[in-house]
Amino acid sequence: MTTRWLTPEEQRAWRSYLAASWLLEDTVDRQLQQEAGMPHLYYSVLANLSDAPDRRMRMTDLAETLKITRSRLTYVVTRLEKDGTLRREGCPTDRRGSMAVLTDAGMELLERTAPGHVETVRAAVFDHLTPEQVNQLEAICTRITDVLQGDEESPGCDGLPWRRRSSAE
Amino acid sequence: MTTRWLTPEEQRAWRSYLAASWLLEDTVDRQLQQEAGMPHLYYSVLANLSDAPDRRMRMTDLAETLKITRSRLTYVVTRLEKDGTLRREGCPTDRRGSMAVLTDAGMELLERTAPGHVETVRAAVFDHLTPEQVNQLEAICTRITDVLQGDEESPGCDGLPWRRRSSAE
DNA sequence: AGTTATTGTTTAAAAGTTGAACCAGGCTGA
DNA sequence: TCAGCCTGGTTCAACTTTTAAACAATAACT
Repeated sequence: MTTRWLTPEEQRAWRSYLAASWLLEDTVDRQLQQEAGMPHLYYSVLANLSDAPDRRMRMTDLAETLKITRSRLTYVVTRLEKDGTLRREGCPTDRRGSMAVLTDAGMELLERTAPGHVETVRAAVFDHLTPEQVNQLEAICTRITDVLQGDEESPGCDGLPWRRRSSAE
Repeated sequence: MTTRWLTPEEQRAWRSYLAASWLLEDTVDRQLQQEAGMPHLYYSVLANLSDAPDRRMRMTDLAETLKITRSRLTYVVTRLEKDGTLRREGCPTDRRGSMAVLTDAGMELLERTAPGHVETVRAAVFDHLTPEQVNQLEAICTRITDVLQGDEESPGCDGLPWRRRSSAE
């Protein structure tokens, strides 16, 4: 079968997307590094904890929502623990498990830096989009996320074989 | 001034965006690593060269379009040169400069791997979006890119002070 | 000529990433 | 119950990437 190349519109969209996403990630990373002393991923760990019930999460769940390996998460959490923004606690119901718990210091850091972070995101993105565009963006990104997570079971689809193999294979 | 938090719509959009962009970058990286033996950034260097007139570009221009530091680009190009996919040539008009030139091997690699890459992008993104959504995506991302690049000179704007200082300061 | 700015590389240190190995605790079934 | 397998999480060592500062060469301006 011959390759189905991207149409000119698709090409433009893809290029725009790449430029925007790299630039944006860079901007956010830089701002958080500046004001919170940590890159985006680390901040996201704390942010996720602050949303979770009781401000705590199982390592595996955290890794899953952040879409990173457990190994990588261990590395990140170790540093955050050293920083004092979170601590580990054993899991009461499963003695193998451990939970990452946001400390008061971590919560304070979030409260202190969230405004700047939000302001960055606003200045970079939302202040320049119409309400319709905000909704469009959400619809598009949700679709992509669903596809990549395999919440997609259309039988005709070949699947994305290069996705991280979960355990089989 | 009190913080202008994100509206619920904006929050949803932002979260969707983050999930999609991380997942997508991961997917593309993994696929290219698999089939082209290099991560996305490296591939982009080659792709940019292949589009450029005479398949060559100044290092600084390349760094600029890829939005990375020259230092980082040097590292990347050194590896690609070792791989044989590109070579360096001195710049005729500016004896300080050097140009990255795509080799035949590099071109072959692109031709060999482009179909798989396109297929990945299609399967992850474009096969699931309507033509309107494709245009919406482009409009949104172009807007963001323009803003972050400062093609934006509205005088009332505070600017984004954490952008990489180009040379002043 | 004498600054000053750019271009691109080098270097050393720090940071991040990976995958395999590993331990401990759960789970299942004879 | 206990052997065998699965899971959660960490450790380790190798490797890759990233950063920032310093540098050499050349351009450009005054």
